Amino acid sequence: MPQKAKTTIKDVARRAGCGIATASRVLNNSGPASADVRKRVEKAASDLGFSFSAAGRALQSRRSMTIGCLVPSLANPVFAEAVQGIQEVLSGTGYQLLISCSNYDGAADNQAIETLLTKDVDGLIVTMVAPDRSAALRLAKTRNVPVSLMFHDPIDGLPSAHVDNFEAARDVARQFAKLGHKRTAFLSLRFASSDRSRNRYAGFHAECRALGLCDPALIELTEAEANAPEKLSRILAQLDSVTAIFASNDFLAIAVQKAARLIGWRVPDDLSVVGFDGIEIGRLLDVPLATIETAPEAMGRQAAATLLNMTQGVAATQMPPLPYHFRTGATLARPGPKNHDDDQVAPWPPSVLSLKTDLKQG
Amino acid sequence: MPQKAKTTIKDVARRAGCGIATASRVLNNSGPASADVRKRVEKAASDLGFSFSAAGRALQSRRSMTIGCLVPSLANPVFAEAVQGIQEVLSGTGYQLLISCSNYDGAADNQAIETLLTKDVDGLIVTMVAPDRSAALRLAKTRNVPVSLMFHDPIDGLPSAHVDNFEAARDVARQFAKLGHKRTAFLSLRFASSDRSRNRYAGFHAECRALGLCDPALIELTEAEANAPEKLSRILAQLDSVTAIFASNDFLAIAVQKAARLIGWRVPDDLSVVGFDGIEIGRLLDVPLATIETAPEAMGRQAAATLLNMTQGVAATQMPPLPYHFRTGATLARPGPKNHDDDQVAPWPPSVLSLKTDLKQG
DNA sequence: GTACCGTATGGAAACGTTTCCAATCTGAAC
DNA sequence: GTTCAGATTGGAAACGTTTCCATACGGTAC
Repeated sequence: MPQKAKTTIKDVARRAGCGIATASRVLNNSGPASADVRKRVEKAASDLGFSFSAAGRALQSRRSMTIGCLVPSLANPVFAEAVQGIQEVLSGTGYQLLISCSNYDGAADNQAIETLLTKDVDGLIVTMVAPDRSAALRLAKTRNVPVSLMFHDPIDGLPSAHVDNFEAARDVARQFAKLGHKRTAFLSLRFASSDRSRNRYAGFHAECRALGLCDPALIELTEAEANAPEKLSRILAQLDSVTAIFASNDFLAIAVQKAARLIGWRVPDDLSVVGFDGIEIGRLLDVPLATIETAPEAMGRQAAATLLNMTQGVAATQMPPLPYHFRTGATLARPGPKNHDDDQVAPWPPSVLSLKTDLKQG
Repeated sequence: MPQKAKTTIKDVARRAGCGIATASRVLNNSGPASADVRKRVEKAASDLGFSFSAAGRALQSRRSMTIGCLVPSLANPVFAEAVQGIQEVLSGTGYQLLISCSNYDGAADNQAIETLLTKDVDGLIVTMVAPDRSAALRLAKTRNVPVSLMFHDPIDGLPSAHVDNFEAARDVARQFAKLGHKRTAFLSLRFASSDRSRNRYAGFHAECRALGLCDPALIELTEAEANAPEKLSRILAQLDSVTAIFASNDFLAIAVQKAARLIGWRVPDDLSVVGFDGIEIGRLLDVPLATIETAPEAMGRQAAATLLNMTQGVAATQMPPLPYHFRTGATLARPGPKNHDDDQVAPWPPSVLSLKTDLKQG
């Protein structure tokens, strides 16, 4: 135990031979002080290796200088990058980032937000399962804690840094149509807990209809199916007449390719695949992935900037959706000869789940 | 401004008609209280929607219930997963995670740790450029803030959750040798700021020597080179006689494959490629990547568990290195015919940087 | 010399907890 | 009816800041 108790501003004041108030004023540059005492205080502080106690400050100022962030998972690079973007903006502002993951669990979401609120965060940046009916989010509002969303469509007066998933997905449908695809499918993980996926499907579905394509098959995969190429290929095999698949994220798109090849389908000749997100690695692949490129880091930056404004008392302002960009790639092409005779529309095999309703946002 | 000031325990006590001390005891279950008053306090608390102020508690208890974490970047999934692992262990313990990124910058590292210390964190989990000579880390020691490392070899009495990079890299050399490779290269990003890369190279180099292979060429890439396949292929082109490349991480390994194909080399026939880390996507690729599989999430879990022990006053204990596993893949094979006549060792082209010294740790 | 003003200064209150300790109360034992 | 142990209870101090306010001081203008 070589180290005594933490040195406080009281110690500094004593050593500098002045009052606590004066020491505080000097150290914070927050009031008058003679050059003489100023020097003494500064010396004392550095001699003692003084540094402020965050707890003392937080208590007195009623600000923790801490921002809470909730994302589904950091294992998903999209969210990891977004957090990175938040960091970028926060660094240098004096705010620190408190982070929490829910693993895509709606109950954990609310629990996590409550815990964050307990920690007296000065603001929240949130991506969660159901922000529109979150009790915890309402609690934040009650407590006057500003909230800024990421990835969601703006909801309930809460500003959100997002891309327009619906519109982006329509783009994909147009690309498929342009190349002559008729039969498509939408593959998703956790459809129920991701409004992003739902909006993408809704946009894709709407535009397929508008362009006269068949309604896309909606396939929701389990975690296990997505990660086991053999299982995935068994599912693909049932989609015999489909010539183009829109995967709700890039990982899935990559897995689909592998699964397709396992059952002897060539990509893109027998099956076109388009992903979503635009993760870096997609570009570096041997067969570059066609995808909707988004900028998660920019989303993080925007969410943080918006929140910072709110903490200053500025009213919440909703920025326009962030841009996305259709990046074409070698996984996308005209349907090959195998399917050319398939103009006649056959019913889906019964095992394929197909959602006809428009699921756009709620 | 519908909301008045935050409700405090004082309000609860008043409403319950008891003293503050009693209310505190009830709410914390930390002392005796009659069933009667207990009920009243609980009702008052719930009526008022009371929740403790973290600041008040932190000040009084001298514990912030907060753990600081510094990693180079969350954009690297290895670190993101490690943080995810930390979260897993921390969740439910009452500790929250304060996180910071340095972008692989040694100065930012120290700055970030100091900021974290300023926030009165109860412990630190750190991956940084130079933990062995970090002033900020020494400061943490002075302040009696426990520190646990991730990914580094244990240093200076600081426990670290890590894999043995040196040994793992020797495995790679053995695999290459077993298949008959003679000329190899080690590709790395940020060699100077990553002791992990240095240890991997050192182990690879040592084992190549021990097995009678040529000393591996050491190629340090810039960020730009690693992300632009054309640039990378220009570099590869200079490594004409090399038949096997060990990339210091999987992303690089994937980029190398693409670059190789750009100049007409087949993988693995003309060039074998092995990565490091074992990121999930490597398995799902069309051509599955050979790599050293590690468990970043387990590293995070171990680091967090160790730290938690330390905060309880238990002396720091160094766990054995975490296991790794050589995962073979379609990117690794015997050298093809093209290089079979290459038993005669020729000098490296002058443009290729080759490090002969053993760089193992420091 | 007095009245006055602006600048430095420090005492003390307040922020929301927890906890020590003394005071009160209960009922049982005498 | 007293006395005493044990169970409850609440006042107050302490944690480290910041900030309000009053005081003290130097000088300038009369």
